[in-house]
This record gives sequence, structure tokens and C-alpha cells, in this order.
Amino acid sequence: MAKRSNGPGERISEAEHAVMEVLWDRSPISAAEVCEAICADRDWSIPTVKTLLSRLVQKEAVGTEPQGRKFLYRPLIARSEYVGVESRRLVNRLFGGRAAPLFAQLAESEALTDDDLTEIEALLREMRK
Amino acid sequence: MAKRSNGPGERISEAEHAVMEVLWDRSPISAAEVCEAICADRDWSIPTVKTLLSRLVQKEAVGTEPQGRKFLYRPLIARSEYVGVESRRLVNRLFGGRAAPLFAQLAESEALTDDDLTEIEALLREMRK
DNA sequence: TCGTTGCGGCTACAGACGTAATCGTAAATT
DNA sequence: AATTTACGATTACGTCTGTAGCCGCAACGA
Repeated sequence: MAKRSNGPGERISEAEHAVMEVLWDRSPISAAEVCEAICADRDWSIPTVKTLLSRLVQKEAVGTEPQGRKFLYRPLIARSEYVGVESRRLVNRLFGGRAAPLFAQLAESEALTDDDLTEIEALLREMRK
Repeated sequence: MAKRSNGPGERISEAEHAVMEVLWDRSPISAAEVCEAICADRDWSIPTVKTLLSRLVQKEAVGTEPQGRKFLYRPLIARSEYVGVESRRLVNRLFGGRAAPLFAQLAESEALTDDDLTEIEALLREMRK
């Protein structure tokens, strides 16, 4: 199979996503700063973060800008975009593209809080207008 | 030494999931029948299906029962269970465990049909009782 | 100026995944 | 009974992922 033309759209792995979250939170930042933000949590060392960052750069999900002799990293894709793609991927894979069954599923597995219900009701009213 | 018995909970890959879907649809069935159901779609050959089936058996996601000299495969985990786990995994990873933002996201990316809205409204009313 | 250090880049490597061919054996066929 | 066939089991292998070490250069301090 012909290797998909890289570029934005290239799949972002779980570990890479964790790095993206840091960048979405504060950017541009250096590799060291990214590490400060997650190395403890995920029990990673600096080299790991650097590898993930370079893979993200390859995938054109993250861009670099030289700051003096150092590099700062900044996301090239918006979080909302990523989140949208992933959400739709799940809905397609597990629920045949229909959102309602997902909702029912979350309801059944008690993953919906009262606050969620209220918020969703509000959203629904909004959309119905 | 016994590799920690990876009980059910062991991650199911994308390709493996496609096989699970077939089994959830009709089971118990033979490897050949699974292939009949998806090989064309996914452009797989029988060996591929058999490999996926044995990996699923290893992961204790699928069980076998000898039918004569052949084997029939049947899922050991319920679809709803799998779907629930995966849904919650996504909600946790992308939305900090809150379902409302997921809903908002789907709304924003226009992944919600009118039917979805109606169904969800019905579910909400149901849950509010 | 010259060594030290910090950082990006290249290399490494095991385990998971996608995909499939081959092997061994038991059943079906002749 | 011998041959063919049909499976499950074993083996293969390239890619992707997680995790990390080493190398070389540029900047900084002495």
C-alpha cells in the first residue's frame, strides 16, 4: 500500500497526544519546558520528550521556531481540530457514525454527570433555534 | 516465568476490533466464515483473519469451541462492554472525563443529525425521570 | 580562548500491529 | 491405505510506538 502522503492528517499517537496537550496549554515552549510539564506524570525522561517532539514535527503537527540557539515548539494544528477528528473517528468506528448511540452508551455506563445533562440540554436548546 | 496473564482488559487493536464486530454480529462461527464477512471489505486474506483471531484468543477477548475437528469462535466480551470502555477512554483522554464537551464538539463539527438530536432529547427526558 | 554544558539530531531497540506464507496433522476422498 | 485437503499453529517481517542513549556543535563561562 502506498504510504500516505505525510502532512497534517498523519496519525498522532497516544504519547504524542500527551505532548500536544502541553503545547496547546502553553506555547511556544522548549523541549525542556515540555518535559517539566509532563515527565513526572508520565515517568518520562527528556530524550523521550525530544523524540516525540521530533516525530510531531515530522508529521507537521508541530512547528519549531529558533529562539536564539534553542528551539521553541508550537502546535500547528488546533486542539479543536484534533479533538473533532478523533471524536468523529470513534463515532464512526463504534457507532456507525451516529452520535445518539454514543450518548446512550455514556448514559448507560454512568459516565454522565448531572452537570453534563444540564449542559447538554442547554446545547440542545441552542441548536434547536 | 509466566508472563502476567493478560486477562480481558488487554487492548484490542483496530484490525482486531473489525473481527470482533463480525463475531458480535454472528457467532459462533469459523475463521473461514469470518473471512467471508470481512476479507473483501478490508482486502484481507484468510491467514490475516486467522492471525487476528488467535491474537484475540490470547487476549481472552474471544473463545474457541471445537466443532468436530474445526473451531468455532465466539466473543468473550460483550460489545457494549467494549464500546463503553472505548468511549470512556476517549472522553477521558480528550475531554477530561466530561461528556458535555464531547457533545459540544460533535455539534460544532456538524456530526449531529436531526435524528440524533431528537433521540438524544428523548434519552435526556428519560434520564431526568 | 578553551573546556564545559546544553540542546537538537541521529541511532537503537523491544514490543505491538498489520499482513501473510508455511508447516504439520487430522479428516475427507478415492 | 494412500493421497489430497482443510485447518489450526508457527513463523515471518516490515512499520509504528514507547522509551531512551549517544554524538556533535554552538554558546557560555573561566
